[in-house]
Amino acid sequence: MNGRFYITTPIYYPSDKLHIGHTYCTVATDAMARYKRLKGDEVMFLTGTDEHGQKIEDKAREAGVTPKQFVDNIVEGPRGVKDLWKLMDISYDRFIRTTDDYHVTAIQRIFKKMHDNGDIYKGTYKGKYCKPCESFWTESQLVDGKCPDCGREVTDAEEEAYFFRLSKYADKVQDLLENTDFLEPRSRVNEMVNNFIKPGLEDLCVSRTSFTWGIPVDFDPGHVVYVWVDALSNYITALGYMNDAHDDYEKFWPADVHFVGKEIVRFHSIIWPAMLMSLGEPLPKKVYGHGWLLLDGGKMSKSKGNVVDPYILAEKFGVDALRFFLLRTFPFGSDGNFSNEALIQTINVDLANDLGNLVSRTTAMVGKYFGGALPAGSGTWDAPTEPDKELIAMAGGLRDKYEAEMEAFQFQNALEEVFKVIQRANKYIDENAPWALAKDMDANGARLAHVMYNLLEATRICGVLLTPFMPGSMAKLFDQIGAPEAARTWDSAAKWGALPETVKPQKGENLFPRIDLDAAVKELEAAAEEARKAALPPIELEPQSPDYVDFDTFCKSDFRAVKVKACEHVKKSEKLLRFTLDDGTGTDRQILSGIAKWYEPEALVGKTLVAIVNLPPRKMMGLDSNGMLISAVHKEKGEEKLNLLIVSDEIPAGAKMC
RNA sequence: CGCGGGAUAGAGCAGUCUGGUAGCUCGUCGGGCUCAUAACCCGGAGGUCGGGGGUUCAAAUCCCUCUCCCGCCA
Repeated sequence: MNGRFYITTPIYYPSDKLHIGHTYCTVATDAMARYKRLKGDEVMFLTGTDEHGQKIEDKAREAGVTPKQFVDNIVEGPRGVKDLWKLMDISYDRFIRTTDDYHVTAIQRIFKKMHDNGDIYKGTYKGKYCKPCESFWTESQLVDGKCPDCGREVTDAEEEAYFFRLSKYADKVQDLLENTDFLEPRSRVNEMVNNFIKPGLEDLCVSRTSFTWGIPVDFDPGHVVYVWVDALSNYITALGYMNDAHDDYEKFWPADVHFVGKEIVRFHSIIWPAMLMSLGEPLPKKVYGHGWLLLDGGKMSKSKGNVVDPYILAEKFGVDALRFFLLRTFPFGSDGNFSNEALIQTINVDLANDLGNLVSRTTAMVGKYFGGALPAGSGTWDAPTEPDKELIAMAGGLRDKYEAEMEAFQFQNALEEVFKVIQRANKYIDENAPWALAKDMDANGARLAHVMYNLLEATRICGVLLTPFMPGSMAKLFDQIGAPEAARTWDSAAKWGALPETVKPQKGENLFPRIDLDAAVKELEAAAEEARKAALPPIELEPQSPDYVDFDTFCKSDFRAVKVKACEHVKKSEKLLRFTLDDGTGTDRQILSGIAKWYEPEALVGKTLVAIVNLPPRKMMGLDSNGMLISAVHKEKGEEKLNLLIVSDEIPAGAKMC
């Protein structure tokens, strides 16, 4: 019966402190890992950080430290990643950092192996290059002809790079997605196949020469391994694949499930299987793409200033309460709306009123009526009443229902089942009115003892099943109801009567104190506002390019004064304005510009602007754009600001800038 | 016809794959209880399941269509 279970979170990108979304995924993984351990499986729970790449190199430079120092601080430093997981009671078995020596070595070997078997080849990359992002893109990656990362213009460029023959595996991957339950929830399959496989999978660029903060390709200096091979392989290098730091690959691979956010489903369901096929290694059994926590119906983002800090919540309301809320409230596969009100309400209703209060009233009564220990014989009753039967049946059947939901990663349903029993137990108290029985202990003492026993027993079973979600609190709960170790096990959760008849509960501190909703929400909002203000830099500027541009290249850019003849919103686009411009040639020039957020089109008519006119035409939203209007951009208090270069109207249309 | 997700009681959601009395939490109204964390238990009100059309004995659920919202889309 006992097996092995290997589960992973994504490795997070430590360019910033982690937020509630990362916490959500990690807590879910932790609950799953603890559940499997409870069942007796040998579990490997892996998490970690993905520490290479351009962005971290940039951030480190800004901060004036080395990239390694930068990530060390975020990962190991105060209130960093590891601190957060410690606070959240995350029971990971292994933590991988992609800067770990063994990982670096293994990646070089993996890269070499794929190169040697012909799946990685060196190509001349004739692609589109985004200078600000220093990134290459394929034609099909472009978004309306622009850089998919930053949305700016790209130019034709060539660079030597290594490619992975992803195309070779397209059919096998499509088959994997469509004809197996590899990727769940099922709805994500259509997304992947329609968006990425059917249009044709292109070979994947897997090395870069434009930055250095990465794992060097050891047989070709100058190249560093790009994120795909580096990051995805963590799931096997952490087990010791192609390295000597660990020796668990045979034992735990293939993984039972990778939990991932929906934004990276693509990498895990297409690229990762293809890589493993290339390496000739078994595929993970399942990839589960969970939803996002939304705030006010929208995505959390730094620029909106609405990132929820798990530290504040956990410290304020308790780690277990936060863990519980995240998994109880949101269906794991779909997006969920996070709110402080929902958090507090869930804590109050489920944990304080229903569960905490149940423990409190039960233990109090045993103390009051029996002096702290139930008498022998409390476990059985000759003529069970309907409520007796119902409670016992529900609690007795709970583990199976719970197990079915947990195996499908439906945490919210599993918890729902547990709380049905808790509610039934509260009702059971009313039905039996112990306070009435207690008035005549001679006549009703035995019955009262049995009622108490049933309550403690139902509570115990719920406690066992809640342990993966709230390990700390359930340990306290067991202490309070007097459950010995043997009555805290998975087996005991399916066995009514595991609690000794002469159990001695101890009424203790409130497991889950009620929270004053209005006051707490106000405090949280005040704290969030303060944090937001403190975090915003007054003015942010794009760093200046360290590289020289040669004079000829510069001269090729043809900047001209242009006069706005007409300007209007592009239908269905929030950002685009369509300009009809006089460029001095006598023929109108059309340029599309994503500046609708900053300008009313009417206000620009008649203005004299600057445009580069010899960029190749690009289609955006089905319309041609012939050039790009020049703007000055910066960030103020985290908000992007943009100002078109509006020049003197004395300048004639078509005048060249030089 | 850009891709995807969504629209169910005042609020937040489940149910939709596998048609068959529309359910949960909060709020609200009324009742019960007094062991307990002003908690617990029972009951009521409140929904033409976004609009329209179709299939069917039967549609929140399947099909078509329209509208609106959200994410990605310079």
